[in-house]
Amino acid sequence: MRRDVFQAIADPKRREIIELLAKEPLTVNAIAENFNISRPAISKHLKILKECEIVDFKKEGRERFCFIKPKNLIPAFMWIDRYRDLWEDKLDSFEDYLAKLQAKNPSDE
Amino acid sequence: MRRDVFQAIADPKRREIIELLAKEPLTVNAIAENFNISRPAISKHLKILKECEIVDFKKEGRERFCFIKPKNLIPAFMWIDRYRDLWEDKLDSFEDYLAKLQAKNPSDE
DNA sequence: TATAAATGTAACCATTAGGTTACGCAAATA
DNA sequence: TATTTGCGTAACCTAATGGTTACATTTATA
Repeated sequence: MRRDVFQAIADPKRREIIELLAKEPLTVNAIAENFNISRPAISKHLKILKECEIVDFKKEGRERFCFIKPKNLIPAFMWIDRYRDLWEDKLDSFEDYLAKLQAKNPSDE
Repeated sequence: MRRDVFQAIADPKRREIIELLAKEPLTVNAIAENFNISRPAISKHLKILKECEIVDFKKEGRERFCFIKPKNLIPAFMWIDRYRDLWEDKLDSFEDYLAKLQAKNPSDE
């Protein structure tokens, strides 16, 4: 199974988890509260994120705090960023496009 | 099945296809020559990329030219870009990190 | 010490992914 | 006109995804 950043961010729930952890470290249950899927399902997503080295854990008593390792998102950023020139070439107005996109879809989801 | 940019770039072969098409439009066979999987497999990837609206086609005779629609990579870029601040906060030297990363892994793969 | 809380894991299921080979069909060519 | 070329698609396979429920384990608490 592929275990890289692109795999990590392929699933919308995993992206949401990343967004949550970008704000602050959270326990597994605290993460699960934000979703309507079972806690074991969250555990599975966390396991994949761990294998992709996007999150890591720190055990405190019976709790397990999850935190993000943001630098490991960089390869994905770098890959996509190579196409920035391409967009800028092809779009009449990149800025306008972004503005419209954000206006239409503020949460990017 | 999910059909969004993140799904499109989740597979390494599809990323390679995007890289090829970023340089120039290519026929299906021309794309397939770059891989060691069967042509139908390439067709499947192209179908997914089409559904994700990352590539489109233009038929010319019996050939089918594939071209990239780079602006549709923007949502992925925007999502990832939000974590740029996070990296910059957490890394001692962002520039050094990138330099090391590229030195270690020049093709980003 | 008995119990509740926080969590991982196993077993299971349906669907999708990613590949294959075999075949069909339209367009170009001999 | 017969054949090759450039594809798409169908049928099939195996493995991975993403979810579930049931249970085990460790740690805190009553």
